[in-house]
Amino acid sequence: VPHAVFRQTGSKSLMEAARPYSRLLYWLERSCAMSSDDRQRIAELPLTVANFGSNQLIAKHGDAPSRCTLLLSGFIYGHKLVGTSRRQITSLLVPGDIAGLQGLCLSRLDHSLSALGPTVVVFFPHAPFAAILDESPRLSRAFWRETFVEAAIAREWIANLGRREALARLAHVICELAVRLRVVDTLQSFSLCIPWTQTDVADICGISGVHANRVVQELRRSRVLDWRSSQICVLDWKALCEVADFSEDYLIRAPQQEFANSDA
Amino acid sequence: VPHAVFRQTGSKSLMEAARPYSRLLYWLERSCAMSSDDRQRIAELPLTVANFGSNQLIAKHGDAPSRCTLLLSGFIYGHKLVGTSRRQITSLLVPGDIAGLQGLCLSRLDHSLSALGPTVVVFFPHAPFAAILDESPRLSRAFWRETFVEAAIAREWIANLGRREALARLAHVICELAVRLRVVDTLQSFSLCIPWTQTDVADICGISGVHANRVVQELRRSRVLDWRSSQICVLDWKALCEVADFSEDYLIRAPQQEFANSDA
DNA sequence: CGACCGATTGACACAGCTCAAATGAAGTGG
DNA sequence: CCACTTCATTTGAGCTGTGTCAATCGGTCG
Repeated sequence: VPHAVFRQTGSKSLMEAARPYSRLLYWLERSCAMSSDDRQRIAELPLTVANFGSNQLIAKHGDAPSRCTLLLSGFIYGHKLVGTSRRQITSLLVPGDIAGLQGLCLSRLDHSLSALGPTVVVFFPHAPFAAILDESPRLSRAFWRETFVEAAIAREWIANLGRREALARLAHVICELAVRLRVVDTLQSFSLCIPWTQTDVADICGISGVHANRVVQELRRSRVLDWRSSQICVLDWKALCEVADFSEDYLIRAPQQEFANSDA
Repeated sequence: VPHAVFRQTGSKSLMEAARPYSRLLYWLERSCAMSSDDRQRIAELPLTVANFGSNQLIAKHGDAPSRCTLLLSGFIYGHKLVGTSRRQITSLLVPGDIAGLQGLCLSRLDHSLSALGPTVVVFFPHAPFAAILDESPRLSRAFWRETFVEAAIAREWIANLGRREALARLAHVICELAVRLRVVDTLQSFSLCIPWTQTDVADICGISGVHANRVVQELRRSRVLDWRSSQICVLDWKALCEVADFSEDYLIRAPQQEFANSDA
């Protein structure tokens, strides 16, 4: 990954300031071939680092946010309220994911975003970012692709909620997270740390809190994984995938090649 | 293989040929302020009209399609197979919707697309279309926005499947379609025609076919609507929305204005 | 220590599933 | 014009996954 020029806009510590830029650039280098011009422009985006605590609201349904959010560490969940009080979690963001691109194209947010546990994010304002995208079809395409990946995940969630029973649903969510967090091991076992409660799990899987507990226990009992709330140790990846009916196809980001090397 | 394919170059068959272009242009005019340049380029896209019959496969999971699909009439449904044989419908397209934009950015399709009933579509190839988008930030943004609308719908489906019971789920799907098809009346009652079977309905709502039937009967019994398979007459829109816990917020396409008038 | 929150348990109710069979509508071929 | 097939709808019966309610337990923190 080539290096880039970092310019800091109104930030103090070098360490703190460099990290968000490099993360964003890393993301982009991975996603598309940037020109040095692109790199320069991105580096000039004014970034704002922010921390959020558990269940803190980051953006609310109905808002018209003026900035995008790059998740540096922790997790963000998207959620909607159904009826008067039933929460459904509609998406999970892992470090490196970007939220709020929607705001570039639509005026109002259709769902809320909150921090699952303590998180660190970087905000960057829509206006200059939109200008950059308008100048660079490559970058534009890279972010658009991100939207499609998110959509593919949403579709899998639909299938998960519609056609799998609770045990498989939860297993599937864990499989997905393991792959998205890149912690899947060639060995059968590995662990991941997700700061959620069983109530959160319930709202992801579309089940009740009580039943979430039963399902967690079933997964423990069958020795597929070890679960201590936020610390999850997958004991048998193969078996977990089996239970989940999981295939990682839908998470593959392979870009369409035909046009990748030919912009105007 | 489509029932009938006929390719048009320029202005061949008048009646038939004029329609797809005007539909695509109509869509675009509604979506963004096009330059006459944009308009000209779009008009030069080679279009292919095709017909599909009920449940005919249009694109398959794993394919790498090289063209986009504008739905002229009829309905298309996106679906995934869960386990060995359980189908879940993950999306519905109504006339005017575009499928396969995904292929501009990702190499492989994560879901399949089929015709719900008899449909007429227009295919247009990715390559020249991508070139047009790269030249026009406005157009690019308009289609990106479409992706976000689709994503918002997917999120609502997630909430629908996760947190509503069967009766409300089906009611919600009908409300959504009524709004997307723009057939909602200022009066309380109106009708819409959707060529689906109760099995299709079941696979949309994530329930069994038998239960779909019971739910349909319940909606009939409570005089909220009249259901004759494909002909659905909404007798009491207000009551239907009530049952469905429906709000059309998530379908609103209002574009972000700030950048709409300022490309490079 | 008390308050609170999350995890856990048990009892019971119910939504929705499966299996199986009957009915109805539409099309096909003799 | 009538058997025959096929497919969608409908119905009933019993079973199971999941929800609800309510209580308990265990940790954490002020």
